[in-house]
Amino acid sequence: MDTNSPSTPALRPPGRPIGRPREFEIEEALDKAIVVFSERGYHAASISELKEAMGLAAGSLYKAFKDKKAIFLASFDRYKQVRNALLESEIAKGENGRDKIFRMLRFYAEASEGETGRRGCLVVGTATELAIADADAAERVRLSHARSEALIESLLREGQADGTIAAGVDPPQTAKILLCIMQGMRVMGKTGADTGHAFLVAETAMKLLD
Amino acid sequence: MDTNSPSTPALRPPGRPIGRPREFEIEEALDKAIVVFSERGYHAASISELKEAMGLAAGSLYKAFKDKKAIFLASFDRYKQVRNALLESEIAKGENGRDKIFRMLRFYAEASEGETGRRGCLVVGTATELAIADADAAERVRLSHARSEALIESLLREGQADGTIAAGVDPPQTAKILLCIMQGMRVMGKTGADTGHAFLVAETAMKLLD
DNA sequence: ATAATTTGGAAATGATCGTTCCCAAATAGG
DNA sequence: CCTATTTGGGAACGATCATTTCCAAATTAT
Repeated sequence: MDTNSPSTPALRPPGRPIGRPREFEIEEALDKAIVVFSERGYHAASISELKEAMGLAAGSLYKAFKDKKAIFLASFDRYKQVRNALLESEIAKGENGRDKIFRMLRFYAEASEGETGRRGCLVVGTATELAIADADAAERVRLSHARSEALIESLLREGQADGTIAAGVDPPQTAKILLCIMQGMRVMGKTGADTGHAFLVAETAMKLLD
Repeated sequence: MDTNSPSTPALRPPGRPIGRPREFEIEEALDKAIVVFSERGYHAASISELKEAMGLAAGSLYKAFKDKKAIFLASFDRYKQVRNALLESEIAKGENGRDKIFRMLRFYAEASEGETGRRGCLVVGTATELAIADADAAERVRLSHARSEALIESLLREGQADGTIAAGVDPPQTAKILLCIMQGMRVMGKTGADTGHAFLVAETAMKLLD
């Protein structure tokens, strides 16, 4: 006997919200916005450009997001989520601490080459363009850097524990310079002259683990 | 006997140009513009802001410079000139190749700390904000990077020649990563949390010379 | 069915942007 | 002294910006 008959349909899922349903996926739209913000930066990315890239009218945009800054912050958060997921799955393939560090460096090197390199990193772009003027943006950049630094540090300790990284290496200090190198690769990638440049940097950086 | 008497005054200095003389020093005005462009970036720096910072009216600005982009490029060139002069005089104090490399790293570390760190580097800002959209800006960034890389490489060779840098160090490869570190320091400096951070990075980087 | 609510889409809005124009002031040449 | 030229300064201009408004369409709830 089915007690939840048509008499109590209000307790079904959270149910579909009332009103006309949204005709686009927010995350798909944000993925398009990420490209625009990465290539053009925050200020040069106009609502017109975002509209066209995201395939939305102004009305729809402003019903989904409070204002331009909200679109940007949502794009930033989505960017971090996607990139972090990719990075973590790459690191997970590593066999030991040293290998994991190398995979992380290679991950950034690959992103710094070719078209994605020219497109740029949203974190680096936000740091340089918005950190000084917008507290919310600055806080997101700080959090991103802090988490990366903590991740690197833990991988360094893992490497020291499994014997693949020299005991003399100072994890906090080395984590700082490795993060610095990854950010630097993204800057160099914006005008990336020669291909393979970033991979050479990644390999050379491994010297810091000896 | 003075043949260039008042009869041929046209051969005196290049002489003062005709018309009302300019009442401000272009280089002083550019120094103010550099601060605005560094802090705000190209697009967020409005002509109104530049006018106020440079102490000029719109008319005067546009008589001295073709357009906003020309103000920016002149600021960039001035920035490079001033910073390069400071860097070279710092490097000149070095006693050997290794010491010169360390002084260069310290020079970037100092610029990455505190208020100048938060203000940011005009080269890094130009790379991230303009390189993809403006060929002139991109070319200047590429030239700046190429010259820095060449300078570092020559210092590395100097250090190998005087015995302060290990012979096993690969100058081109190590120059690339050191430049990468310097650019990265400037990115980290934008949200610079803890002071001294950049100096620790500079010291750790010296490990790459062993 | 009807009301309530939310979205899609395009037109309208006010602000600000970069740039030009205009006139008075300052200089050089004749 | 007069003309030509250049700058200083501010008003004026058209374009574009981010945002709002308005109406038809789509959905849920009653």
